[in-house]
Amino acid sequence: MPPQITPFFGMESQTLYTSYGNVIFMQEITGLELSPKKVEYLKFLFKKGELVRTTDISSQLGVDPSTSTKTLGDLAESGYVDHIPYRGVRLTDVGARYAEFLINRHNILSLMLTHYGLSSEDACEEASRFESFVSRSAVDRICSSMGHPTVGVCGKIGHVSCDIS
Amino acid sequence: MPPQITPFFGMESQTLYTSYGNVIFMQEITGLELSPKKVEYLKFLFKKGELVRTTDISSQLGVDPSTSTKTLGDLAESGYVDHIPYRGVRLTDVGARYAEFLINRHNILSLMLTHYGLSSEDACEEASRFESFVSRSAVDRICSSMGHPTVGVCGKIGHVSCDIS
DNA sequence: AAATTGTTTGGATAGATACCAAATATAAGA
DNA sequence: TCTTATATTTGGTATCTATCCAAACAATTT
Repeated sequence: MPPQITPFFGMESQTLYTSYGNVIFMQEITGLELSPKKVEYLKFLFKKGELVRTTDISSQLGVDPSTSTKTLGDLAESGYVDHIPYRGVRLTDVGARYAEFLINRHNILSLMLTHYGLSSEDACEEASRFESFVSRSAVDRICSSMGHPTVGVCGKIGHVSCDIS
Repeated sequence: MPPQITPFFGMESQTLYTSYGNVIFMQEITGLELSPKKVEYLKFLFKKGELVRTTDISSQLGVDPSTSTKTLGDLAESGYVDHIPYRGVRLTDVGARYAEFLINRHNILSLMLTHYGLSSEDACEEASRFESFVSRSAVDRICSSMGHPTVGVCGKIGHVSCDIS
């Protein structure tokens, strides 16, 4: 088994540090590191806060508990969550920070869509479908171009994760 | 082997008719019927026009020829292209119409992004990443909200495929 | 302690995408 | 035409994501 990769954030919130054994890598987060479903997991976990049970997640995301166990295992391996078997999962610091970005991204993109006549519901649904493929830099630019709105149609928008302020 | 599904367009271009044996289904096209890579294939084929060789496609899309042969097989099975073995592929009528929608979608989305300060190149790249997950109805609304622009940053925008005119 | 409920593991499947090596077809050169 | 070169396809395999089911296992409740 290779040394565990453990991502963590640096002072600048758009940078992610990763340790591999005793070597440290610094990398920009692109916003494209997680698959659509994993993005859903992280957003859900953040909204719940605290220790979340497998069944909570599986029922909320409409999948079998065994599916969520597996996915949570992946997220744990990547350092986004801590998994206490038979107890539940909790976001790590990195996971929570990353989830904040994910939620902001969702909120910014859905807000953007309402500017083109989509209803809040449609905008939200639409954004959920494609958001995982929108880069952080694009989101930053959209956000800044909209004047860093603090309220979206799907919730509040924070700006800790923004490049440009 | 089940009877071949053959999609074709009706008079209203946002509707797709599908025959299965002697039964005919009418279905709205959602814009979500093709995977990202298949969208690339169709857009490329449309831009080339005429019979396109497997190697053209594979070199352009940066994949092994065997990969493009397989993907083209899928597209042929779904009725978007005609494949003449060892000769090349050509879009069917349905494929060409669908590809027009795909190209419009790309152009509308990338144009939209430039309104938020993204460069043409970035907008194009960004749109390419997420466009497959944006529904036709959303594109229609964005298009109409932008006043049905005829020129985008990635090429001309037609409106045959638009719901609202 | 036994039964119920919640969780995990193992196995299997499916779709998307990809490559390689081998077989086959077409085209070009001699 | 025969041979060689090039293009294409086939078959096999792989990875990643996502899923489910059944069985094993842990925790909780009665």
